[in-house]
Amino acid sequence: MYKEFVENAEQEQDSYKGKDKMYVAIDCIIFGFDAGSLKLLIFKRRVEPLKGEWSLIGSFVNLDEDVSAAAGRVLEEITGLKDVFMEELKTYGAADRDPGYRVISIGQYALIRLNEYDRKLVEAHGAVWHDVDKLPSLVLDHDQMVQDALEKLKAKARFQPIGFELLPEKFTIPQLQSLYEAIYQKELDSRNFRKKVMSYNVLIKLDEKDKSSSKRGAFLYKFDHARYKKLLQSGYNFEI
Amino acid sequence: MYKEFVENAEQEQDSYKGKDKMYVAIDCIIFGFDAGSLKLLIFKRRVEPLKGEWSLIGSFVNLDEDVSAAAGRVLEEITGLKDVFMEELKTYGAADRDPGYRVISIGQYALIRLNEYDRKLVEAHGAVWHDVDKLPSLVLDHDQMVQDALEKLKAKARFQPIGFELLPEKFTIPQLQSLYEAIYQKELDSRNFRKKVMSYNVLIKLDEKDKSSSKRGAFLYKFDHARYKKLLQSGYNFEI
DNA sequence: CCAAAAGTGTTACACGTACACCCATGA
DNA sequence: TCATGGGTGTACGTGTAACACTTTTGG
Repeated sequence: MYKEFVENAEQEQDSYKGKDKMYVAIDCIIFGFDAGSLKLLIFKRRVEPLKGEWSLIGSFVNLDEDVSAAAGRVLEEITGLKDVFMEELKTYGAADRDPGYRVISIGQYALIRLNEYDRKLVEAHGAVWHDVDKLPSLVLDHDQMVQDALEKLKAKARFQPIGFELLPEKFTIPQLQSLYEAIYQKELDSRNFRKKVMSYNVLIKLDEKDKSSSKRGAFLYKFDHARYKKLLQSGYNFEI
Repeated sequence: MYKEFVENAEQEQDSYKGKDKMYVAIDCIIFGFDAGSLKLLIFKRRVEPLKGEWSLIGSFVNLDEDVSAAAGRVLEEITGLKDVFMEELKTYGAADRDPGYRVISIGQYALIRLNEYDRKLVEAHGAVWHDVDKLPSLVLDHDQMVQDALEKLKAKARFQPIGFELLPEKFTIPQLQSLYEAIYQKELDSRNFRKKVMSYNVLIKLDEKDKSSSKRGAFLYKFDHARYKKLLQSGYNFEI
């Protein structure tokens, strides 16, 4: 029945007549983690409008493209990475948010591993990693987007093991702790932290050590995704 | 600098040239609560396309209208209520979600008090309240929207006192418990529930009783918004 | 041998959970 | 008087938070 109707209509349906079309964009809030602090990938605009201003990286959504696909496309264009943790943040839909023409933007935040992305690509786009606690101000409502993304990250990391998306595949417990300290902006007790993390049984201890930050070295671990999925089924809940 | 640029451009900026415009809609997932069960406001479409099918209530967003304002407008048109709890759920942005033309929709969920809305308005729109656990299937991706909204409600009600938005201003503890049981789909122990709720000190006990569901009657309470705000400042967290 | 980070246990307290009985009242 | 829902207290176990010392090893 719907099909018939659509076929009768030419290109756009009658019921859409008189309705307004607008641009739909996505903006990426891309987080990384290194040396004890959270980083954000931003770039300095090289063309008008707003040339020279700091901005998130975004794009318009094409007519035949899923909104999430647009976000994935931009992320890959700039970092070379596919299959990265990426999720919708929220819609920025104020009528006057873009002074040029009506554009709504869907913020998408991503967590990537700083040891995996394509440095040349990033450089080629004029993008740079910036500490989140020393950010310059960004164009339009991008500051708000970053603020919102940080809050979401803080809230979400507590109950879902998304923090691991920011660490290399192999990481040490002190690294993990330092990450959570950066996200929560709060120091944690190392004994309690280790005890709690270990209690979830989702870390695989490796035989290697990372000696980059101490003489003694710290054991490396991997996150056990399979096990985590299984545990989820049997209704357990992760909380750090 | 941005301004200059905009003024040079005519109506639409050069940098937007060749980009696609599309329709932006909002769909409202409107919850109510009564007689121990969660209700959803849906309506049967009276015009093509999809005439006769069950659907959420939505609207296109106008060019000069904030996305959230569009949601507020629709909610008021159909229920007569302003200043209701309403929040973005997420964006539904699949390229083929609407077979007519490209339309992205931003799901917005609202919680309203069933004793306050305008019954005549709702009727006039052909909308009806339906138990969420016996819903007919809805058009397009609206089933998914409802599913997502239910999950969000479940997750959010636990840490933020949004449940109260679904009850009359004055409510009894058994009513409150019954609401949480409907949200969590799980029976709760009345002694523990009462103890916990009371421990937050955000309920004001009134001198009235509600005798509608027992001979003895249950004391009525009001939620103390001011107190809740104050407590939030001093970093406490609500959890039920 | 020493500086610097990794790793380990115990105790006190708060909180969650399980559980059963009396109270008030209208019919 | 009795059926029905409202309201209360306790005991136990689990989890959280506070806290300090030993181990390892490269320089």
